[in-house]
Amino acid sequence: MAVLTQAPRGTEDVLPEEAAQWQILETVMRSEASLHGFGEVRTPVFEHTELFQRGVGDTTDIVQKEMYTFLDKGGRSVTLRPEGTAGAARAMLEHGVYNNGLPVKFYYFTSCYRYEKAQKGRLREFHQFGAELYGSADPLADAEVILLGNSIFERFGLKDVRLEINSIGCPSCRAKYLEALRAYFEGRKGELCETCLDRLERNPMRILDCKSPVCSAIAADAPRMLDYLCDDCRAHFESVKEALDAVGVAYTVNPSIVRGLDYYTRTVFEFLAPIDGRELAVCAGGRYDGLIEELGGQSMPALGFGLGMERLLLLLKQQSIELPGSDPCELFIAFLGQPAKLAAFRLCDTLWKSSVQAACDVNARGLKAQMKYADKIGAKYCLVLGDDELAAGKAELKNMKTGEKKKISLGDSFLDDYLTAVTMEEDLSF
RNA sequence: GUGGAUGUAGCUUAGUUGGUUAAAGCGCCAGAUUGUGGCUCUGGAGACCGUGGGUUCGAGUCCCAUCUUCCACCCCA
Repeated sequence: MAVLTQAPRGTEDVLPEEAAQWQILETVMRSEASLHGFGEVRTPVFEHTELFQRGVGDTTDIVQKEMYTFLDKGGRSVTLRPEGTAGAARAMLEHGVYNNGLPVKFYYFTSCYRYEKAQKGRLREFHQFGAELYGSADPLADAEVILLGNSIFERFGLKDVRLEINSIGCPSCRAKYLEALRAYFEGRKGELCETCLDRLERNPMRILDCKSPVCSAIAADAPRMLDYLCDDCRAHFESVKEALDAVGVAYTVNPSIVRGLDYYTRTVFEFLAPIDGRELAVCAGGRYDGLIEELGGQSMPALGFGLGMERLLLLLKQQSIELPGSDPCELFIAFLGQPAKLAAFRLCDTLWKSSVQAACDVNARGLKAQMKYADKIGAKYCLVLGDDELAAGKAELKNMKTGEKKKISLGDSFLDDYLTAVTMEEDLSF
C-alpha cells in the first residue's frame, strides 16, 4: 500500500544533501539572532487546544478549520502547534521570564502544523524561525524586530525581498475604522464578489486585498486605516518609520496589509519575495500588545515575526544562491588484501580521532571500484594500501584533483606527514 | 474547503486507433592484463506502469473511485 511508501500529504523528507542546507540556514540565523540579543526557546510540539483558541483567535481560519486537534488518552484536547507565538508566550509567562528584566527576547525554530490543501511553499508540516520581544511598547522595539528579519535576508544576499509595513491601530481606533469600513462596503454591497460578501461579515479588512478587479476598484476608494489612527497609534507608526529610516531599512507602506491572526495591534509587516512567479510572504509579523493579557498574564506589550524556512529555501534556490554543501570526504584510503584492510581501518580511526574526514571501503570492492567511489564522494586525497606499502611502511598520497602523488609514512609520523603534505598543497594552490 | 491539471525504473522521458516477456538516456553495480578515479566500450540489476475496482478474449493505454504532486481560489510562513 502506498501509505507505507508515501509521506503524508503536505509533508517533506529532508535528505542529507538538503539537510546540510538547513543546517547552514539555522547556523546563520542563530548567530544573527544571538547577535541581536535573542535567546533560543524550545517549546512542545503540542499544547492545550485552548492556548491556540485564545492566543491565535477563535475567529481565525487557522483555529476554525486548520488545526490538528485530538484527544489524548487522558481525554484532554491537545493541538499540534499551528504557529510559534502562542507557545513561546506561554513559556515566557509560565516561567516568569519577565522577572529577569525587560525586554525578554526569544527566538525559536519550530515545526508547525496546519491542515491545508498543500501547494508549493504551503505545507501541512512546515518550519518557522520566529523572534519574539516582550515588554516594550516603544517603537524602537518594532524597528529592532524588523531589523532582525531584514538582517537575515541580507546575510544570505537575497534580492528582491520587499518590506511592507502598515499599522492596524489599537482596539479603540480600529473599532472606529471597522465601523467606517463596513459602512462603506455596505453601501456598495451589490457590486462585491461572493467571497467579499462573506468577508464583509467576518473580516471586512480582507476585502482590501481582494484580487477581483471590481472589488479592488471599490477598495481603492475605501477609508484607510491610517486615516483613522488615534494620536498615540499615529505617533507610534511614525516613530517606527523614523527608526527604520535611521538604520537604512527600506520599506513601503501598504495600507492593505492585514494579518490573519487576531492578536495583532499597531505595527504589522511582511517581507515579500517572488517565488515561482507569485509573490509570497517569506516573513511576517507585527505587534500584539493584547496577547499576553489574553493568555492570562498581566498586560505586557509584545511583538514578533515568523519566517517560513521552506519558503526561504525556495527563495535561495530560485536565486541560485549556493550555500556550501555538506563537507566532502578528505581522504579515502583504498586497500588491497586482508592485512591492508585492517591497516586502512586503523589509519582511518587515527584520522577520525584527529577530526580528519576519512573513509575506507566497507563493501569488499576491487581497487578500481574503490577509486571510483572515492571520486564520486568527492575525496580530496586518496591513499592506496597494499602488501608493498605495508612492507615499506610508506604509501603514496594522491591528490585527486591534480593527480600528483607524494610519499608519506604509515608509521608513527603518519598523521604529521599527512597534515604537512596537505597543508603544503593547499598553500601551493593559492 | 472549491475548481482544474498530473502520476510509466533513483531521475528525465518514449510507449502508436487497447494486442505477445513495458523501451531509452542519465544514474547505479560489474567487467575491459586481481595495483589506481574522471573519458570510452561491454554486460548486469532495477518498474506489481500511484493504488483499488470495472469494461474487454485482452488495459500502461478506456471508465469509476481513491491517494500524491502541481496550478488558481480561500487562506497563510
